[in-house]
Amino acid sequence: MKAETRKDEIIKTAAKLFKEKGFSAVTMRDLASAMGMKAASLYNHIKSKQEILKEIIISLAEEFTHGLELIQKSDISSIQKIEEVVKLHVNITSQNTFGMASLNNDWMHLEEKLDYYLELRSNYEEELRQIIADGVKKGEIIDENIEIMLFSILSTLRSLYLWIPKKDYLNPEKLSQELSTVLVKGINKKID
Amino acid sequence: MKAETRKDEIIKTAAKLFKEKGFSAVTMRDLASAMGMKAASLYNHIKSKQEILKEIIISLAEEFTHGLELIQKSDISSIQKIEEVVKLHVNITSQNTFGMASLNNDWMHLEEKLDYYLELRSNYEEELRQIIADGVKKGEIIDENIEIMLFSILSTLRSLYLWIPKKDYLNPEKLSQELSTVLVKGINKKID
DNA sequence: CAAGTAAACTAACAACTGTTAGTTTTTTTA
DNA sequence: TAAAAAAACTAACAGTTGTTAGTTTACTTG
Repeated sequence: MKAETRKDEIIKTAAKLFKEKGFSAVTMRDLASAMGMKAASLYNHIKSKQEILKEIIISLAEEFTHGLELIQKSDISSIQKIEEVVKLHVNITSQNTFGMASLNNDWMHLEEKLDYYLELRSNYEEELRQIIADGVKKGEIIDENIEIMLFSILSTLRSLYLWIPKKDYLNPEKLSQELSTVLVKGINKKID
Repeated sequence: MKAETRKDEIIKTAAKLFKEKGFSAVTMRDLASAMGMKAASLYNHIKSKQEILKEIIISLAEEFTHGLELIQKSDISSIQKIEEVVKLHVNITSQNTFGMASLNNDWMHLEEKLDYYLELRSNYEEELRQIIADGVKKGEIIDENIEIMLFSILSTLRSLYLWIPKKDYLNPEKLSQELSTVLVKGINKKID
């Protein structure tokens, strides 16, 4: 754990503002004001507004990519892999709900790093699709439309940043477990 | 069905641009250019940039509110009500994926109509919460955390605007049905 | 075809944008 | 405590923003 630099503080503050109004609507003067300084002073620590966005998004995207790689390799069932993916999202999102807002809504403003981000994202979706497809083949997962199952799970996980701040009385472990139950078993009461 | 006015065309074009870059990043000159005219000419048809956003979002929000009211009143089971809510989202979203992007991401820029929108949204969530709670009480729905079930369903439905354009080979009826299956029954294969 | 209306135009505004250059103040280090 | 480094400042820039005013062009209607 290295100490938090002034740059880190700026990025964290920026992420908070970006979540409230979106990247484009936050000015460098807004950010400076939230930091208690003048806009020009920000440039002693960061290169550009773009760079802030890049730092927020790319580090998160790589965290997801790395996390999924570990899950993919591990020797567990498909359902268990999905449960681990739920944990991955809950953990990363719990630690950085502000950054997750940018990841979800402001990625299109990345410019130079846009292609790299899109590659990470489509690889991520493809790996998760593969986990589901394997589960169907092995008979662990129902033989329904794979795209719909993928979409449903991923939509829920990607929206966590909106809900976790409102329900922070639930700790990450309990949230992961209950969310897995709902996603895997559905909501209907089985008659058995 | 009344004829489409020039104003309607502007709003539709704006919604498309807003989906790509977000409300704040789209300039009136961008919009004018997409309409094949000069920025000043837009003001023959609309009052302000704000008004465009308001027209996009409020009409959609009211459509959802009205739709849910009808479902709420109808004399069907809780699970059937949820299936109808799925249909409601699939239908509205299929007809206006661009507008749904603004509804989800740009509502915070509504200004004068912001409070009204927030009221519609919290009422909507509360009514859906009530449908789920009723289902639990009647034994149709599992006795899990209601907030998590609500969150999971609503997150999936609110993200439809991102997925429907990619999967438009699925017609709304089939999509609604398969999505209901996944949301209600989950993804795991029951051993029976 | 004349008159009225709808819809485009040009030109300009005041405010705001991200960013830079150069300078001063504060904090750390030797 | 002097020197060095970090972090703030003021002033200003060139470009962009939403919007208005006034004018011209195109279409519709009596």
